[in-house]
Amino acid sequence: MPVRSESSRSLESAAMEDYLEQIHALIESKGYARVVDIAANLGISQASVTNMIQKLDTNGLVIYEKYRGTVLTPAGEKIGRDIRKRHDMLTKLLQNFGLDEATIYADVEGMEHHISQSTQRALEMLTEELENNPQMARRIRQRLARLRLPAEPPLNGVTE
Amino acid sequence: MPVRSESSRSLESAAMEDYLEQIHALIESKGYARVVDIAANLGISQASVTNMIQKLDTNGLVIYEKYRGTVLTPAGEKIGRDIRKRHDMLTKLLQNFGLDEATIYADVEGMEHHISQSTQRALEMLTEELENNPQMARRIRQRLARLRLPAEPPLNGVTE
DNA sequence: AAACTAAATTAGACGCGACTAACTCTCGGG
DNA sequence: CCCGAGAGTTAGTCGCGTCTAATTTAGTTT
Repeated sequence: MPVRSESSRSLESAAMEDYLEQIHALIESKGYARVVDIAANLGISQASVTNMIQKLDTNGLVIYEKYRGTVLTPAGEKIGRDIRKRHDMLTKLLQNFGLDEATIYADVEGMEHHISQSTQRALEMLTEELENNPQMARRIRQRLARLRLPAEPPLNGVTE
Repeated sequence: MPVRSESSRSLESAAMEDYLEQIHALIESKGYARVVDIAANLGISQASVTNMIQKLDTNGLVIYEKYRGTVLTPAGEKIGRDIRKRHDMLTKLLQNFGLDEATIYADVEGMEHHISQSTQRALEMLTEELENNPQMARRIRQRLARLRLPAEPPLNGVTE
């Protein structure tokens, strides 16, 4: 589907963004990003990682030297950092609602590639406002809890 | 990337969901879904539509008869309806922040395939609470507006 | 009823991002 | 110093979702 507007950083696919996010995280935590670690963290084969790294190099997002390490260019680093920021922002937002961590993680993973700058800023502020208004988040959590209870067994019987 | 949890209705790709959403919308508004209309609305070629419809038939989501129309099965209709619901929910949520319509549309289009049931419910309630609390949305809009103004020219000069 | 036109379909191709299998390189221990 | 294990790479394939070009069908129009 084409369309897009301001939302379009489009030259980078969701897959490329995932790699850059991961490489960025590894460099931050370990000081370097090895193929084997990227592969493990992303749950894919090493061959796929090498492939993509070569493509990222072609696109000027990393600097790649065969059998040597991989380094982010400023452009690549910006993308990695931005995606991480979106990731953290969405996670924080969703954590207000008492959802289970696996669900939050999966949804964030899916959504983080599809959020424009403007929407990101809006949701950041929403998250802040929500934190200044704990009773709103509380009410939502309660309403959600109530939503699931109807399926529970009526509390009167032998639980064994 | 694997993972997924409750978020996984995974047997249907994002593309398939887009088609089902579109077919559902066309059937609702016109009573039938023609290949040429689906193609136009999705911005892709008719050949691609025929292809995908055959695949959707194989997967039991539509009933396809060559050169005749296409009809949703109950399973397909459910998916189409659900996606539409997520679409509308996300749109409503984002409309609170004064973003421009094209941005909202693009972001929603991207996000709607990546939201679990639980997250959807949570965001629905958030949207409701936001509507009961217009001053919160107002404050966010104002803060966003303020965020952009710093780039404006200082209001003292010749505007021509 | 024949012809024309618009819709639908088929055939064949492509790019992306993943895979496996086979190889090549690097580097630390002996 | 060399050599083996583990890291990295290459080659070749696959499925998905798209495309264009060519073909077939259906539904007017006359």
